[in-house]
Amino acid sequence: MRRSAPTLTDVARLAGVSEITVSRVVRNKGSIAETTRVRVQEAIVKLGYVPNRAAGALASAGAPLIGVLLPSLSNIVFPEVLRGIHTALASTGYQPLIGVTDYDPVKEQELLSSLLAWQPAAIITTGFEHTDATRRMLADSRVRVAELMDIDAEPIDIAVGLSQRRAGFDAGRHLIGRGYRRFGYVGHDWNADHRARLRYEGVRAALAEADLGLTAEERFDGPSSTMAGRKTLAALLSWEPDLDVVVFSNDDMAVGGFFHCLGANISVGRELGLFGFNGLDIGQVLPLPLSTIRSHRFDIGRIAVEKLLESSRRPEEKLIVDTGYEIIAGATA
Amino acid sequence: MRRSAPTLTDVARLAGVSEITVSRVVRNKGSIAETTRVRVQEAIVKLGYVPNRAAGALASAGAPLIGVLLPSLSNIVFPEVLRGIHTALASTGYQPLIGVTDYDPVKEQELLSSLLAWQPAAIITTGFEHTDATRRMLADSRVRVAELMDIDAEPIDIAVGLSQRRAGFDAGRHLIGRGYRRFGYVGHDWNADHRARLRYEGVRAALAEADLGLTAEERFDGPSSTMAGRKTLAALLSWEPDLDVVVFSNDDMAVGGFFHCLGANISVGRELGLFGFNGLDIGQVLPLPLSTIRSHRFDIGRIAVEKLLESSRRPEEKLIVDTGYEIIAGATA
DNA sequence: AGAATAAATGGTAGCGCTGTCATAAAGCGT
DNA sequence: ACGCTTTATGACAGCGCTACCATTTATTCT
Repeated sequence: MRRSAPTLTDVARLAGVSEITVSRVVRNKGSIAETTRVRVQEAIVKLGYVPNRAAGALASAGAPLIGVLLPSLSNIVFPEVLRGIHTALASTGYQPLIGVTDYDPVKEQELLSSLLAWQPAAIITTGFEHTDATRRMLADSRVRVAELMDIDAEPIDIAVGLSQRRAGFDAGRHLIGRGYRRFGYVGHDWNADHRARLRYEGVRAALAEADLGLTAEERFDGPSSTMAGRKTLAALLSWEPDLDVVVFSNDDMAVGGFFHCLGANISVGRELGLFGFNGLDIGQVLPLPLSTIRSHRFDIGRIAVEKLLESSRRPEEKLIVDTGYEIIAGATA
Repeated sequence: MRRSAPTLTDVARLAGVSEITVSRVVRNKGSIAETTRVRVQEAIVKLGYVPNRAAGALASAGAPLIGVLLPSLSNIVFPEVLRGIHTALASTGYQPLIGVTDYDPVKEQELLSSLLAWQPAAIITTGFEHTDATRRMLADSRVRVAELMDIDAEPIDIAVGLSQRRAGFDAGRHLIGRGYRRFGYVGHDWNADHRARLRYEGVRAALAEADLGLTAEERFDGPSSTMAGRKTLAALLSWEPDLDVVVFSNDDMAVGGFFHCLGANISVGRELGLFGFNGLDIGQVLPLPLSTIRSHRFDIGRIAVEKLLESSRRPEEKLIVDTGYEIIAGATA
């Protein structure tokens, strides 16, 4: 039971070299003779030395951390983005420092401020909706910044995602092409989820282009969930039973709609089409695979990290990476 | 565009006090006259001062961080635990530093070592399966440690969760009580998911007690998923169609099984019982709510944090918090 | 060979903050 | 009014590391 953890100095003494040499070996930086490296590494193992990152961060004015701000962990989409981030980070020595904003820009701002206090190498956040103070902090600090999921606005530094609006538009077109005319929409609280709103607007635009409109729509006042989708579709159909197809704000909602139809004996696909968004596994395992749009959440996280770490300084040009999407024809619409 | 971020010294100068006074105001520690506090706070706002946590961590030999090691983010259970952790942490000034182990004790060990390099206040990890080196590191460092999900072994410091084995046992008893006799089991790779194995053993113990056994069982070679559940149940039934009830390793798998039955026109609940584990939302939104066991994932995360932060030093007594579970009768078994 | 370059190592000065100890001022009971 | 406690503030060292420069020795080139 030693009195305190060994430091660089201890290792240096044991290996008979200077502290800075040990530091170089640990960080694998600068040129070191092979024999020295081995000797130092042995000393490190012998002492069980673990570098103190706080000291390193202080001395070098920067920590091997990536701040990650996610709106929610309840929506499976964001854990998947996080998984992509993690995967890309795994081999780099950087670690993610997570904050959850609950879709609240003010919370985002507070979390950002406490993330920046660590002097991270980069910040990953979601969407383009930030407070002025958030924008200012991000501008003042020189960290790299990635804004994920949407690409329909000018990013601060990097944007990685897909055009939410265009995805909605293409969904609308696709369904019109399949012969649907009487459209319903089932959504959730879009003050929180701005991207769901963009997709909605895309759908409407496609309908307008074909001289159509939404026959009926209903929005659940709360976050999206399977239960919300189920209940809200039931409500929508109760006052407007005569619909061809219902577009949902996402797959969770659509799967709930599917369950409603099962219970209410509505033949999905023949009587009523259902269309989601995201391409979640759960939708594709239903007895009828859900018609939806696949977004590449995992890749969004992964690519964001890769791009961020390419350079430690913001390039002149803002970068927008379109990860695209595909319509999954499925069997429900 | 100032040359560098303002420091304590800048704030102190502007407010006309010493650095330590500013530090005290920032940390809300020690006694400060109200007028001074206000003056300092004004200076902080004026300069947009953000404390440098690396410096703080170095000076005080400890960071306001909680290291969190999760086996996976793909399994919705762990994002929910993380949500609980986050919720409890929200008001405390601590932040979670996340690592994902992919159910690999060696990866856990590596991640632990890089988490400890930050001198976090506590470490949260999962289960009791650790490498010797992991145990040693945890023992040598004096951080608080919580091991989540299971409570059937001696924890290093704190364990929060439920008896996985007992949950399996009770599930078995419950089903026997409902009159089932010909049991099937559908599982996934339990080298990775040790807890699924414990539940399985619990079920077998209950069956043995009633002089019963598993009529058939099949394990999917990979992580649990809805698709795996669907396929594996199909496989199981193809060579042993004559079962009363199938116990699944968890709800994901069971929901997949439910979908198989829908497609194969098997009347769930009458012809064949299905039983899961976890009590996920998705199971409860099915046309027939899934019979399963509710685990309190969110609470496990939340309580772990609350207990960890009660004291910064490990108490004499190891603490085991049983968050319990409830059988959800449901309609599928 | 001599000059120029590269490789290998070290000395030193902080990075920005907090712990520790010291001190001054204010309240307080008798 | 006197000692005694409480409240409010400051001086200063140092946490463990890395950036920056300097130095020494080996290598290469003309």
